[in-house]
Amino acid sequence: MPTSTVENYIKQLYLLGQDEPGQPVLMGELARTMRVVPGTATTMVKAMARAGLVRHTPRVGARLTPSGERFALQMLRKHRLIEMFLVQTLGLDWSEIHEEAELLEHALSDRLVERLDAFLGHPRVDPHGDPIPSAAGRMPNHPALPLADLPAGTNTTLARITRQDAEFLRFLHEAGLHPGRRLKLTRRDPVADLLVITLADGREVSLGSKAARHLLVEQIRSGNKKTK
Amino acid sequence: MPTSTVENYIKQLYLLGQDEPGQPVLMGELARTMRVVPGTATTMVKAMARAGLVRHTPRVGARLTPSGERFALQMLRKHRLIEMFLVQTLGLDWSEIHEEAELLEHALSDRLVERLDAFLGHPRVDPHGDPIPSAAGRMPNHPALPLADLPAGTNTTLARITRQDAEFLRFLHEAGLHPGRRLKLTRRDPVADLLVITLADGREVSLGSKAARHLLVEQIRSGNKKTK
DNA sequence: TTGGCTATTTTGACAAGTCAAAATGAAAAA
DNA sequence: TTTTTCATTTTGACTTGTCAAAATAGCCAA
Repeated sequence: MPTSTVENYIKQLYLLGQDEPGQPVLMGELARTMRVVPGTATTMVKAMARAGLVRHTPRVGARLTPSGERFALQMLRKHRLIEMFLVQTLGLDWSEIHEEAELLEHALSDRLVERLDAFLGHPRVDPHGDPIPSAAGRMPNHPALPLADLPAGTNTTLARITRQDAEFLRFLHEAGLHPGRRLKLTRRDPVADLLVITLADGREVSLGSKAARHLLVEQIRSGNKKTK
Repeated sequence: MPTSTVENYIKQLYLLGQDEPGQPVLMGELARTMRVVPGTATTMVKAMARAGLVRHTPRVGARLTPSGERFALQMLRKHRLIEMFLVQTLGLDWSEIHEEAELLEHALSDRLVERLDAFLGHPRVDPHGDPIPSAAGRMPNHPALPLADLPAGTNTTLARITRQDAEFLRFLHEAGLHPGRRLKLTRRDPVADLLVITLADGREVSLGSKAARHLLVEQIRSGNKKTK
């Protein structure tokens, strides 16, 4: 069984691999997100390759093997169910649960995840809107679009936030932006690189497009066009 | 902050120290319960002494310092609240929760323990009947007597089980013996070293005195004597 | 007082993860 | 083609927790 350090590398490798599907993950990237020096990332990846969790092409990058991927999904399942528990059951603020879940996920046995899942009523997404992999190890696909790609005037529902850092989440929390929230993209200003959204209660929030890229909204309903 | 290995040593030192209050804990004992060779226990205790957690008298034994003791109580608080959660909330069998709690206790932040405590309704004892230290670090004292010390004919309530091993707990579970259970000590046979108890539903259970020493009962009510 | 027994401590070695700093390779620039 | 640059890999060292096995210290008995 992998140590909890290895578990973290696996998870990170999976997450980074999602950014550009098909592309190997660079050692530099991995080292940065794991907050270690590049040499350490190389060493760990080589060890993990020996254990059959990744395939490593020297000077190119690494990809999870199928067994590594199964493992990653199991970790993500634990992580996200724990986040759900922290928010729903213990009533923590959803912008400050990531670190706690990060610790707990390594201590949660397989038996306990399933109990927790049942207790929570088999949720499909976590408090950030991230999908929860199934016990069988499948990642559900809830199609969602970056807010940044929508035309001005669109009414939609915030579905998912794809950035976990506490600072960003605190900002969203204070702005009242959480998954499930109805909102309207009222204005886009390409020159100023600005998006303005309006909430149901009339509050306005302005965002740069880089930030807006991390807010995903539901695809289904389009704007308020009444034409066919 | 101590590593989780050190946390385990501290907790064990506290528990062993309770057995004979005042006496230093022997390295041999510590090594046995931590399942390491004696040399490892010595090494760890010396490191912990450097960190101010224990006082170590070479070739005699070790005692927790006040700060070590505070730490131990905090660990015990986490452990016991987690056990409570596993039984009460996730519905696990109380005879198989110890190992899970053993893992989780190191991953539960101070902030989360208090949330968990509130969620559980500030329980005073865990599922084994062990008292839960307060957030301030005080160990409540629920006086209880070993079943083994009672005279035959006593009616009483099972309050606490002071052995954590799964095998013993499974036996009790199957016999229907859990904290809160009313029972009567129907017979004592000193020659055969046997105690027989009868449950409210008529079930009978026989125990050796060594096992009965780990069953504590409430002190208050004495037998069925009607005399003054 | 001298052995001898037994628990404890020391010593040397090892695995996991990490860093600092030097070596290397591949691609871009000259 | 030769340099230069920059990411990656190697190397050597360090920390934590562990074991095996040798050294040591008390204490009890002869």
